[in-house]
Amino acid sequence: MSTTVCLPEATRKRMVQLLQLLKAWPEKKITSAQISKATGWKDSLIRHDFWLLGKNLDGVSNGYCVQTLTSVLEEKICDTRTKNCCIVGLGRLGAALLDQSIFDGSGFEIKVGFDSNLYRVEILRSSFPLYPADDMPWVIKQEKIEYAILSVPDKDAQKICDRLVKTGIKGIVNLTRVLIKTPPSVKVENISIINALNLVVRKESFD
Amino acid sequence: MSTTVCLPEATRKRMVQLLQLLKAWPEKKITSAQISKATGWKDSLIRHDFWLLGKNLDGVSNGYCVQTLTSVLEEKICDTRTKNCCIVGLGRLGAALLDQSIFDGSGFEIKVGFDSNLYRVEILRSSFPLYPADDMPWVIKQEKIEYAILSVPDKDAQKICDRLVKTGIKGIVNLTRVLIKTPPSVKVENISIINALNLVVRKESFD
DNA sequence: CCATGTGAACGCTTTCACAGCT
DNA sequence: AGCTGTGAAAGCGTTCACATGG
Repeated sequence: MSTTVCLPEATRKRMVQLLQLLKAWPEKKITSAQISKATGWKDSLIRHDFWLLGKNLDGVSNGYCVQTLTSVLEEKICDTRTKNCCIVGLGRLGAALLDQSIFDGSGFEIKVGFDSNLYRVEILRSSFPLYPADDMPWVIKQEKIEYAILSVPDKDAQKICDRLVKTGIKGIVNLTRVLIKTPPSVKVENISIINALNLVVRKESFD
Repeated sequence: MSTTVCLPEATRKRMVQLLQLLKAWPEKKITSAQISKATGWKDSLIRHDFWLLGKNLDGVSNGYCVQTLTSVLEEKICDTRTKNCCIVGLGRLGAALLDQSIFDGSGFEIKVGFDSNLYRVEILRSSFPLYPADDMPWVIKQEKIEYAILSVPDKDAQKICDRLVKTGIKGIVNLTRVLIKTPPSVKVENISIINALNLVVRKESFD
């Protein structure tokens, strides 16, 4: 092993999840077999992932040291700085996210919320300032916001997304039902509940 | 082509998304190039996916008929019956989902909510009945609930998940941060916002 | 000419098998 | 023996190239 320029996407996704598992792991050491049991991933896959990390984890015959593993993962896959976020669209779902405790310990901090509906902006109680959507450009710059959570009505998703992209945001978590398009420089994760429901439906299961 | 027993998972995921796109498509016909533009998937991939569907879509040189395509997809990938769901965990996030309009037109219907906190069960306003978590077994049976949306606190996720599995539920959409384990017969989709945020973070982007 | 249908080629992911260390 | 580290092999998913039909 030596100079992996960049981790494969599949591995990255697993390592992000694994970090959550490690944070809650009660013991000092963990083996690939234990991780396998907890996640469902094959133990060989986990070892292979670790190998791709490049770093020597010196886990031989003892399992891995949770401490070491955590810090290697953080270094390799996360940006450990606190990352500023905003919530765009304060309908029922968006408003429910106006609660820093959801994000505690995650490395993400919600700084502000936006909504095009001025009434909502004024009426909603929140521990962060709320602004009209038109203020996005300057607020996002001033507050150094890097990521956005998009929870506007489906029909506005692409339009608002385009405006977000213009502000120079780095990534968007899309909670709407529609697929949004961004330039390659802005990464998107779509997490629509409806979509997820459709994916757990198993065609086989007819009565 | 002939007897594909079952669609590859990757194709299935795309087809579920595509169905959303088709529902909002303004014209009678659609080409693979148009789908590509709207979704970002390669046009050849889309044609290949359709080929895997087995059915003859006779789109040659004209693009596909949205109508036909939709019904083939529905037949192949969805269960078109209305599917009953419940929300388990009525904290800020779960409570925000107590709103059928979020699910309108999706084929899913929220029937009931559950929470272990009796106070919440009594105090929350909702268009569906709310029950204490202990009532899950009989309510889920009686209401013929097939799928659950899990939005309990992270620390209770696995415990409540196990209880859900026991009721005979078919699939779970997991909104908590932790990975939950189920027997292979119960499908899970994890859609954690924190996880999604971590995935849009691009390590490259250091100042 | 246009857009699809098709299968081969390519590349990424996972699994396997086993050497090596404790 | 137990568990990791490593590379080869197998398995999937995506892209390509092009024949085919309107």
